[in-house]
Amino acid sequence: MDQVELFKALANKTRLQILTWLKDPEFYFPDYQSACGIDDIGVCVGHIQKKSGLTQSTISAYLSLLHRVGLVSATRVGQWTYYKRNETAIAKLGQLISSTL
Amino acid sequence: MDQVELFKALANKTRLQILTWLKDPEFYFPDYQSACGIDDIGVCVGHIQKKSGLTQSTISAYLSLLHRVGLVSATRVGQWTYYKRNETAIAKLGQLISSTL
DNA sequence: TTGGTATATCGAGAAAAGTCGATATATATT
DNA sequence: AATATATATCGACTTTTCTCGATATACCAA
Repeated sequence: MDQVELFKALANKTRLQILTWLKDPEFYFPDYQSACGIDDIGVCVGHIQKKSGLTQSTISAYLSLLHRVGLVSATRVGQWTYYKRNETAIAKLGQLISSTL
Repeated sequence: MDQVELFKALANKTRLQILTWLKDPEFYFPDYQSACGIDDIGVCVGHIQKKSGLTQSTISAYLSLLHRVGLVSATRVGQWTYYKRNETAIAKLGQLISSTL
């Protein structure tokens, strides 16, 4: 876990919003539901993109970045990729900051 | 407290190091001591600059940034400015991340 | 296999951050 | 007042980040 890369990932308004939205998908994405019927698999790129107002390519890259640093997990199901918070990693980050910072 | 600005301030190797060094000045700056004789007032810009290897202007700006976002406090004594961790703010950040992130 | 939809990647331009040397300001000393 | 030291600010250049449109890839349906 590279602390600097983690903080860089968090140093962006949209990426922070995405992490907030993924905390409570049913609240933040009330109109959508997982196309594959599996619950708790996360939210697909398109829904996040529409809510963000940024372009598809930007959001795809942002999610890929959040995934690279381990803050979210990604699951491909058919043509959709579902992104979901990695609560373990996020909790560890909180501890990391509380203890080492 | 703007979260994004906070994370930006932390998204830099040197600034993270400075925060670490200020956690234990006697350990990280064994050769130096506060010129004004007051203990626990912090470490002056010059000492931090020498340890960092970067230029005076860069470190001055970094410390000013850390101060602006509230992570350190600054005390001017004569021609020196002493910077010191703001433990309250840092602890709050840990909580902020653990609770809202 | 052809076309449609979802996501990822590429290339580019604009904006921000990193970093420096030079200079300005503040303070202390003589 | 003149000089010396510590810190802050300025201007410039380089590198990184933000963001987009265009294109490529993956998958599905007919």
